Amino acid sequence: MNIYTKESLIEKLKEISAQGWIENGRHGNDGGIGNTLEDLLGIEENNLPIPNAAEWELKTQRLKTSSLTTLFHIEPSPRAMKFVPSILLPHYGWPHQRAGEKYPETERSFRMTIHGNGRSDRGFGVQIDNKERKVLISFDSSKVGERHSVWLEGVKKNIGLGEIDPQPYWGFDDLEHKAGTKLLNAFYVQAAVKRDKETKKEYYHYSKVLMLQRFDFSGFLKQLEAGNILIDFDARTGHNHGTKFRLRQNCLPDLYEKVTEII
DNA sequence: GGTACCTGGAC
DNA sequence: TGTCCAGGTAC
Repeated sequence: MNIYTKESLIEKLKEISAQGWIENGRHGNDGGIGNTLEDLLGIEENNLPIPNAAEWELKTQRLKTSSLTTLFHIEPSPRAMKFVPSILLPHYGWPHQRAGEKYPETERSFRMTIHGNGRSDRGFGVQIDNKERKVLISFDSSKVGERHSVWLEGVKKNIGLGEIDPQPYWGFDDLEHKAGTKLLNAFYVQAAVKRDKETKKEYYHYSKVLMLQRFDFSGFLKQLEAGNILIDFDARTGHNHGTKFRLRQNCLPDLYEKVTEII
């Protein structure tokens, strides 16, 4: 376990970048790009060993990715209801693509990425209630696309086609606390990726680093309202990966007051 | 051992 | 661009 000052961490990131291509140390894991960097730094997951470590976050992403940036995980309230495994997955889920193959016949999936600027084709959307200071999940069966008509019949049979009752939500204060503790300051590292055709091994070049300081919660709410921050459900029967708040590409620096280019 | 978090994808 | 999806750990 290495210990860094902020300055020595910056120097270490520059060294790692100068090393060029580095082999993925976590084969078969999509998170390998971030885990490999943590291994190079000699740090443990989500635990930057610098003064005020709790105030710093390390985020790693491929340079040419169309994927969203995960900000944090947080399950919806009321927490005691265990909404995802007890209601959304069984009543609004669907058979997993690999049910009866990789997973049991009964394996179900509830994985969807939704936002505040319209409905998904399963009729789900995000509502912002500024008066109650809540972010709510909503279902409108009239917005379900034709390709999901069989699924919609299942929902009707399971629980009915009205609004989810009660609606899952996150309080502004919960979100602000989560973002404020996890994302207050961040190193945002982007890496080029190549794959050896023979060995199938992946290599990373950590070639771009930004230092982001002072997360702005009002900006977070604005982006949520605009549909640039999305809510991502990620559950199958055997594993709920958790509910994520995610950001459209390259928008991360927009959520901070101060941005410094390190590399 | 289940739940809620973590690291992130391809098409 | 949204619809789907991966292997992990902390407690």
